Amino acid sequence: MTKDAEAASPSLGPLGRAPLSPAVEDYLKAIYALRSEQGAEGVVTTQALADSLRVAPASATNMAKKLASMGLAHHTPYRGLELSETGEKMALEVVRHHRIIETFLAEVLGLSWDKVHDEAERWEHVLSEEVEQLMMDKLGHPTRDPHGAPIPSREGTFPRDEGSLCLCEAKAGAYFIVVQVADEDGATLRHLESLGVRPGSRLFIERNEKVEGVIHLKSGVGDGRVLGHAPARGVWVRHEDHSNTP
Amino acid sequence: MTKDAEAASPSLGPLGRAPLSPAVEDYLKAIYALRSEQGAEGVVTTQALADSLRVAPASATNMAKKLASMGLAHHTPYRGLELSETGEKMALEVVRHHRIIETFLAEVLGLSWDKVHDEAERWEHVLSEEVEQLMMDKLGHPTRDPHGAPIPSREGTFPRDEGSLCLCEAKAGAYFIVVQVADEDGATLRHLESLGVRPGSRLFIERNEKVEGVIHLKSGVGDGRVLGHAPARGVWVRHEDHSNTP
DNA sequence: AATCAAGTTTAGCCTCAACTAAAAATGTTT
DNA sequence: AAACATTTTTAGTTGAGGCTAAACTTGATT
Ligand SMILES: [Mn+2]
Ligand SMILES: [Mn+2]
Ligand SMILES: [Mn+2]
Ligand SMILES: [Mn+2]
Repeated sequence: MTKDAEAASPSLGPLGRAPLSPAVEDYLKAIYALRSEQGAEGVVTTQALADSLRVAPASATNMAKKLASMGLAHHTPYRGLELSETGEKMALEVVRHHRIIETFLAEVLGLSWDKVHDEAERWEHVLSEEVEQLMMDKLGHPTRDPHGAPIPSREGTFPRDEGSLCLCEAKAGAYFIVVQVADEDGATLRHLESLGVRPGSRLFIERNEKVEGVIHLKSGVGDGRVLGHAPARGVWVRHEDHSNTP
Repeated sequence: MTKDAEAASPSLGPLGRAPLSPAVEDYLKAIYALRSEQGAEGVVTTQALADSLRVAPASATNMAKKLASMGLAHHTPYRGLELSETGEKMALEVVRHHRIIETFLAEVLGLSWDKVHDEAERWEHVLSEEVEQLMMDKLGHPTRDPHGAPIPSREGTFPRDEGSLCLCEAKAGAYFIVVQVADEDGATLRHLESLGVRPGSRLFIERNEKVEGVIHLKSGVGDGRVLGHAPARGVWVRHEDHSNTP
């Protein structure tokens, strides 16, 4: 006889797990993103979660307990929380959805890169696995979204950007290639675009003094331009001659 | 001085109206559909609504009062409810979303016509007006969805199918063109497809006796086939020589 | 060791959209 | 006119996911 866990509830997903609510999915994604930002070290505090999701700290604590009870995260009271193995798997599934949708909106529908994030933020919760697959086929299985973020495989693996650093820390007098750009703020994206800063762009850093809070750079577009450290914090670059230049 | 109702809340939609919840949108759509089914006459009962949405009657009554309080419907207790002018406008907007999404899923992504409905049922609540427009552009502004249902214009107008009748009432010995097929039940759609019954199909009715509960018909596909009255109830046809045959 | 600020959790409340069970209205049949 | 079955509404509950205000931990500072 076979395990018939599938027959237990009529509303189980295609893989036997109950579908997660949009709120749960957003929390998982946020935990995953915050841990990544911190360089994969340590746990995520409820405070950081609350800030990230623009929610009261108490709400984050509530959800932390819920995630723990669902086996999606480990919660040490007053310390923080960390995704469980299945929690990370689910988080990556949401991230995958999000990035495939962003790419699809940009490539197939021509939606500008500063608008795809907000739309994907909602679509990610309603996309079936089958349509996800169809989107991927249509797109030719890209590995990065319009902001340069890697699209996790269905198994949850994706290339780490090893040698990348924040644009704010790029030393002057050298060329850098833009790897990835933070996608949450549309206004910043529109500004970066006007400066010619997008994934793949080649930048020459003319000047970058921390005290000035400003980076002087040259891209293909126009002549020298100036960018504040705040928006630069969302831009990751790598040294031009790190490996692949064909 | 001008009405500054817009400044009242930060979370108003692009047109000054607050966004409707998925539940409200589904109720509006159901009311609209039920009234259409009845031939545009009379009001919709809470019972019919409850059946249609698979919800307890009390839930439908609750929502009826809510819709009335929002000015989207008129509710006469113990009698039924009817969409207001703005309610109908909003209902048509949801229907437009739904049918554009269905068409997009079928045409652009190649999702089969028996699966597009369920997916669209969820997407319709998260689609922005801008992306709706981009989908329409990509599709070349079709007027019907994959099941033959007309796509309302942004203004809420669409062609009425005047001379159409239910396949169950098609008289034997004549040719009919399939106009539209009910899209809710995937299994029925798959069966109809195997019979060659889809919008635009030309059918010859060989025999149709009510007592038998069965229709004998011929389509382009295979030779004579038989269809029960139950699935036939979801198929609308028109006489072949009613106007346009090029 | 005691105090204090910052961060976290608890307690209690709210809205939405569902539910069940009981009460009320309606329309039909005697 | 009265009784009855059906439909609809009311009343009270539930669960998810927010909120505020108060209480509690924690780690740093006196
Ligand atoms: Mn989201
Ligand atoms: Mn992105
Ligand atoms: Mn829906
Ligand atoms: Mn349809």
